[in-house]
Amino acid sequence: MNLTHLKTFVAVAELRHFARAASACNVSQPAVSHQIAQLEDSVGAKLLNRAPRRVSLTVAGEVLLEEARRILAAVDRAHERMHEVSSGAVGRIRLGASATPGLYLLPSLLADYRESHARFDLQFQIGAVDEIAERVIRNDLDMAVIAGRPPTDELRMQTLLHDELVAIGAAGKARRTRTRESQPGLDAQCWIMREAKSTTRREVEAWLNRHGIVPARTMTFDGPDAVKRAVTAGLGIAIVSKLTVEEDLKARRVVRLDLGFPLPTRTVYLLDHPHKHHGAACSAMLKLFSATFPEMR
Amino acid sequence: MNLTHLKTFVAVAELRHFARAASACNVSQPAVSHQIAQLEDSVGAKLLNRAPRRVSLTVAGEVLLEEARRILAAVDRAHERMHEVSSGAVGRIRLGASATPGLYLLPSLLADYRESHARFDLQFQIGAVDEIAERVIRNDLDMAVIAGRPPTDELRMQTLLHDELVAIGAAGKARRTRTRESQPGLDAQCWIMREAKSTTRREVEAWLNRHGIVPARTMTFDGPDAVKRAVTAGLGIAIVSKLTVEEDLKARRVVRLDLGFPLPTRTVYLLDHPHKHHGAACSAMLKLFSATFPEMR
DNA sequence: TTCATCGATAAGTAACGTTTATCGGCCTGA
DNA sequence: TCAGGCCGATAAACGTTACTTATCGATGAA
Repeated sequence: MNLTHLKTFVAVAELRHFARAASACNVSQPAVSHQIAQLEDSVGAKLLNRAPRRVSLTVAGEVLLEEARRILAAVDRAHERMHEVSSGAVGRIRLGASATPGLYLLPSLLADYRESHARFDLQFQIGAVDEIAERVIRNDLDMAVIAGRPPTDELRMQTLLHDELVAIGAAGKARRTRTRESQPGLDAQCWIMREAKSTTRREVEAWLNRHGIVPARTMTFDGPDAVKRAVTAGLGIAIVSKLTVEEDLKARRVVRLDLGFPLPTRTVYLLDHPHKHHGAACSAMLKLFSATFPEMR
Repeated sequence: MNLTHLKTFVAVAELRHFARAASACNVSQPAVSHQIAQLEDSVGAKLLNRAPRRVSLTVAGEVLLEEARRILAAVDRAHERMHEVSSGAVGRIRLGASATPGLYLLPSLLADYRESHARFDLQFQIGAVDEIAERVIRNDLDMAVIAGRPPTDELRMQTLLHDELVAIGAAGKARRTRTRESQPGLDAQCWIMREAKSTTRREVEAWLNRHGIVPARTMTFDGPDAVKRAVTAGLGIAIVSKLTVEEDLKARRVVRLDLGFPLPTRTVYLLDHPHKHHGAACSAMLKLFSATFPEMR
């Protein structure tokens, strides 16, 4: 039993006429006879009574007609949905991000996207870099934005922008602003750090290590917002992404510190799967990224 | 797009592996590649991401997987139902009858049938002979039982039994029983007749005509029951099928009259369509008829 | 680097569906 | 009553389709 059999059968059942069904299906009459004969063989029952000048349905034929209509309707529906998908009328994008770009870079961009592509289903998720990259590899996510190099080379990386790290302290201790901290002073600070899996934390630790700074005290907070709050509250100093504190520096909620050594910069990458065929929703997102970030070219 | 495409695609999507899908479908791996390529062409979208060592679904693929499962489930369901029908696990019979056999011959037989074939849908309908025969021709009915020859030769006729007509009168006028009525006496009777389209009525009219009896008064009643009630109430005499009055004669509700001329007999036929393929339910009914009526052989 | 895995590709072959031509049955109308 | 037309079945030839085996190229693992 295949779809041609069913289409032919439905035509014959509705027209009650082999030859007319044949022209309706754009085939010759013997082809219809053959199709019906095959179908009857495959279901093991006569479907049609061939009385002279009168074709009628057997019980089996009526049952099969009902089912055939159901099947063909399901096929039509499938074609319709595929057309919607391939024409870009509907779509879905599952975007991931690490905390810094997810909280400070993407929200406004996603708002633009949602506005101009309301018909697409937009899913967004923030997570640790490793987890996000793994999900892109497994195709649980379509693409992801992360700060710093991902832990894998399986994915395509496109540069979105370059991000600086900056040192910040509480606004109340403004006297230190623009003042070089001596290294013992840096050791003595309480360093506010991101959670263990954070890229920022790894970069900060590498920097501290590189300059022989051994913090006397550290405190760990989950996410850039929590780090900022801790700094604002005077709990210590921190090295954070400039992206996360531009507003706060302007508003003088925190002040920038000059630690005496240059702080690293890092790259914000867009990750996606090199072998993946992007649908309309993903292509639109790529286009938006490329329009927003000249670096991406 | 055909069912093979969909089955192959579902196998690949579930196993996420072309070669394993191939062996699951009992075909070679290139056949699977080919099927998927064709399917992607026919829906106009890539369905699978072929990353090295990792096959995953595109958005279009996920949509189609959903639809393909729906379609294949509908096909399975169709096969199941067809199997039920052709194995005789389910069935349907639409039986028609004219008034006399429908009211006096079939009810007990249908009770037997329903008891031994509860799984079959039994539909029964009483109507005028012309209408019933037409419905059998159009395959609105599977078969029918009628008294007397049908108005068409398009249908197969099988003899069930021979039925006598008998003349009856009200029980109170018992003196007439077994007494030859003179012909003027017959003319003078009020004749209770069946409705115009009744076979019985036509036979009675032919008989009256043949013997030169011209009823002075006639009354028409719809159906054999109404005729009997009219006779019982003393409204007149009637010629009716013996089938309809056997009980009433025994119970002395009516008496049999001897009108001096032999009354005709007629045959009760089973009608069905000569080109029709009977399902299990109809075959069972034919078997029951043939067991019940030795005439049918 | 070498080997194994995996999907794509090529070429040959087998199977299938469709076509034209024709048959046989049946109904219709002169 | 017979000729003509309608209708579905059948036969043979043809073209297409879908499968097979063999092989390639790319990729990852040992």
